[in-house]
Amino acid sequence: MVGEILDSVEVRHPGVLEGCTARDLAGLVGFRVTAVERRAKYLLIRLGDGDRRSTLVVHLGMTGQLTWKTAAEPTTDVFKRLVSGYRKSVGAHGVDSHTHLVAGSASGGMLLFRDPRRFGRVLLLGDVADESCPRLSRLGPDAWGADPAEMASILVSRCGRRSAKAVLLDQTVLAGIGNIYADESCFAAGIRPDRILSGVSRSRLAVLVRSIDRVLDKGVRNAGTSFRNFVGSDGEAGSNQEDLFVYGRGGLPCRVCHARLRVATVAQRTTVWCPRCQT
DNA sequence: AGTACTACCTGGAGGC
DNA sequence: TGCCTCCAGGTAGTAC
Repeated sequence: MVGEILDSVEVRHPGVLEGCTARDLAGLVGFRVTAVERRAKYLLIRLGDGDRRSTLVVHLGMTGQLTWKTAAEPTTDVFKRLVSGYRKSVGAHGVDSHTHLVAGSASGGMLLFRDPRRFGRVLLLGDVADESCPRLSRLGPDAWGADPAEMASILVSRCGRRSAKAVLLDQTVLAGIGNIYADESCFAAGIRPDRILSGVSRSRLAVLVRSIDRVLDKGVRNAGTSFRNFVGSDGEAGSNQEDLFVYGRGGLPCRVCHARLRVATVAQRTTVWCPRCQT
C-alpha cells in the first residue's frame, strides 16, 4: 500500500480508536502512505510528506486483522481446511459487522481493520515523535533481531524475582513476545516457565536469548500462528501452528521426549511446558 | 517494584 | 437444536 493516496476513511466502530476521533481519521484523506513499519506488536503506517505528516498506529490485540486489498482483488470469505483441522482463509475477509475501519485509496485499494473481539486499538500520532506516545515509549527493545548481548544484559537487569514467563511477557523488558512465543521460547531454552529467572545461569540465559530469536524467526517465516482467526496482511492464514512444541498441546506427548505436557496458569496466562525437557 | 485482579469483547467448542 | 459454561495470540488500570 506504500504510495497509495487515501481518498476515504470510514470508522464503523469508534470504540477501537484511542486518543483520536473518527473526525481526526477522516482528516487523513489526501495523505499518501509513505511507509509501513513495525515496532514490537504495533504497526506504524506513515502518512503524508513535507509539513503534513501523520502516523496511524495499529495494535491487533487478540483477534485483530489488518488487510490490504488492491482494486483487482475481490474481498472473499472463502476458507480451506488444513490437514491439521484449522481453517485457512484465502484473501481478504469481506466487510462485515466486525470491520471497524475501512480506508479507501485513489487507485481503488482498501485497507481493512477487522477485529471480532475488539481488543485491538487504532491511534493517530499526528506530526509528533513516536516516543511521545506512551504505548510506544514504554516498550523495551524489539525481541526479534535485538543484539544478543544487549538482550542478555536486559534480562539480567530486569528479571527481578519474577518467573521466566512473566519477564518474557513484560513488554517493557523486551517487546513483541506474546503467550505463544513465550512458551515456545522457554521450551526451546529448556527452562520451566515458572522458574525464577534470577536463579538461571548466565550461560542458560544466553541459550534463552538465542531461543527467543529462533522461535520468533520461525514464526515469521511461517507467516504467523493461525489459531482461530489470525491472518496476515494478504488475508492468508499462517502455518506456524503446525510447528509448535508446547503451546496448545497440553496433555499431549512432548514432541522431543514423549513425556505428557503440563498445563498451568503462570503469570495469569495459560502456560504449557514439558516436565522432562524443561528444568 | 512486584503481584493479583478486573475490565474490555465476541465466537467457537464442548457438555447436556 | 438450544442453552449453558469455559476458553482464547493483549493491555491498561487499580488495589495491595
